[in-house]
Amino acid sequence: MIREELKKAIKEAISVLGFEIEDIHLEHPADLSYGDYSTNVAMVLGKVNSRNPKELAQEIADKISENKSIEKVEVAGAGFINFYLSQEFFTESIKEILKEKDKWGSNGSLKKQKIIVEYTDPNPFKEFHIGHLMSNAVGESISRLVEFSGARVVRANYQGDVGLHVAKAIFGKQKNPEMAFGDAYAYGSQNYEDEKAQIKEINKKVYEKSDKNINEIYEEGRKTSLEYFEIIYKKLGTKFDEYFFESETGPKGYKLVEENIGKIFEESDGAVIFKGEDVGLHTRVFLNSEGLPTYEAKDLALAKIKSKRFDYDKSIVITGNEIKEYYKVILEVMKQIFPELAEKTKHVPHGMLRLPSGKMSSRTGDVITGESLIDEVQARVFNKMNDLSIENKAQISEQIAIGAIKYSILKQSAGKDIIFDMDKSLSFEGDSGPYLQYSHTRASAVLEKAKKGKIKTSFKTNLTETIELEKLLYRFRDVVERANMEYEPHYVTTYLTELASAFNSFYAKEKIVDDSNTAPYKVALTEAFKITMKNGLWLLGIKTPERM
RNA sequence: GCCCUUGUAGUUUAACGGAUAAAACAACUCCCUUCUAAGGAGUGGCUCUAGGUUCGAUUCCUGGCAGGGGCACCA
Repeated sequence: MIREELKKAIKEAISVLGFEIEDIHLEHPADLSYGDYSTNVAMVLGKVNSRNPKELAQEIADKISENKSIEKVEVAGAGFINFYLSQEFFTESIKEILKEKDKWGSNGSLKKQKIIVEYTDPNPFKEFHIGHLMSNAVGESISRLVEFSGARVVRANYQGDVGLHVAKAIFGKQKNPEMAFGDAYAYGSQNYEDEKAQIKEINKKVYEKSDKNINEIYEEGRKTSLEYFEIIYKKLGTKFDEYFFESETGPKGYKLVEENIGKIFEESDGAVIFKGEDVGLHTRVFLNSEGLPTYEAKDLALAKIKSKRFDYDKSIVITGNEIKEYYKVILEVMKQIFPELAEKTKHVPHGMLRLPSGKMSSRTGDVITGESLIDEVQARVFNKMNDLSIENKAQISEQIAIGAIKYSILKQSAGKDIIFDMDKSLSFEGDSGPYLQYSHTRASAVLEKAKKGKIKTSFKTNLTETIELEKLLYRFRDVVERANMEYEPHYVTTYLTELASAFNSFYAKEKIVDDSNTAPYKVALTEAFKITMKNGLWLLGIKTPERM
């Protein structure tokens, strides 16, 4: 790999000069005119050894011999050493991309590891809202990044099929049998203060399964919700391997807490709590005063159940960041009860999807459901497609709609909130999912034409200069690795947008398929672009239609 | 009140302590007889504030201001 090669060369040059450095920082300069890779080692070394960084940089650069991959090494700015890669290197990369195809960009950094990723986590009886869409987009992409890095992934979905929200929904349904469960939940929530006793009674009966009427409503609601969720997962392109339910984690959690009363938990006001304040965290209730396990107890049990079933090397849990402080408490308790699991657990919080009017709340019924958003966007896409004679319009418009939505979620760093505005947040132009999909279909059309014209690909360039597209393609591997390590899909999004822009410039400037002698190489470039874009979009969970 | 988090063009966002802070949208100009104009080329415009650390700070630290989240029986 070129990155390692360069690091090695730098290290050698430094050691010839009698210096040593632990970590060699190597980056892609923001501006291509500064070369393909750049290092700041001379500035770091210059400081420690009180040497002029520019002079030192020059000395190091002189010791690095040029080879077939490195065209030239230059010193610039305050003491940067910039590496310019050779045309031969770029051409070799194109060749490699065409050879690796679907595997291009993957790496083995997580080889042989088993990793369980939990995400989406909607609750039966409640709406699947756009917040779940966000969790799904982030979680699916992280799953794919991890998978592309060689791990075996278990996609998990954890759902609250018992608990107070269920009782609220059942209460609402009892009062208003004609209501849908989402509305019944909102009704129950709004009347919770006045009907507390009754709703709590229902909650208890759900746990005990002691009331026939309640059981019936419960079973119907659970089934309806879960079936409905499956339709959405299918649209979104997620296939879960495992489902966990609170009805399962509840009893187990209860036991876990009970066993540790006096050791980790203590009783207080009739409830069983963990005193987080002692370690700078919030104090939280694990068993409420009615003796029922709260979400905290259930989450604790969930970790145990997951590990029993899968014996994972790592467990990634993706949730909204409103749960951040809460999860620190869970991790602290885990550390005390099963330290080895706490060690393997990684919480990845993502930002909240908020409306310009404020926070969305399913308690008040002020939500945009995932389905209505997808439908709305799809309708707009469909409209735009009107004059084109394309088959499978329904299917393609869905793929584009999902692409637009996922892109708008994955384009920024995962922790940040999105203020969601239908008109502003979802664009089909510029910086958008459809932009990437569109550039991919363009490449497809070109390749189709090349095939008809019987133009063979060639790795001999006749272009007069190295173009931006060539300089960007090989970087995909670096990007994937970084996105995977930091659990940040947005690196992929940003990169793909840059790549698509380079391809579109190329496309506008050059006629790719003609009978000139440059055509075969340009076709190879186009194919390399198509492969990279396709693999990259796959990592984002975005489909790539051949026509649009 | 305490804890966490965010503050970058008019707007939505990038920038792994480095170079002239980068894109998109919006505004204004151009470009379809061409492989898909959901495209391309161009113009103007930005680091909340006061200090500190550093050769170098949008990035790290401290204070202020402004948003958001969390803080005992919801999930």
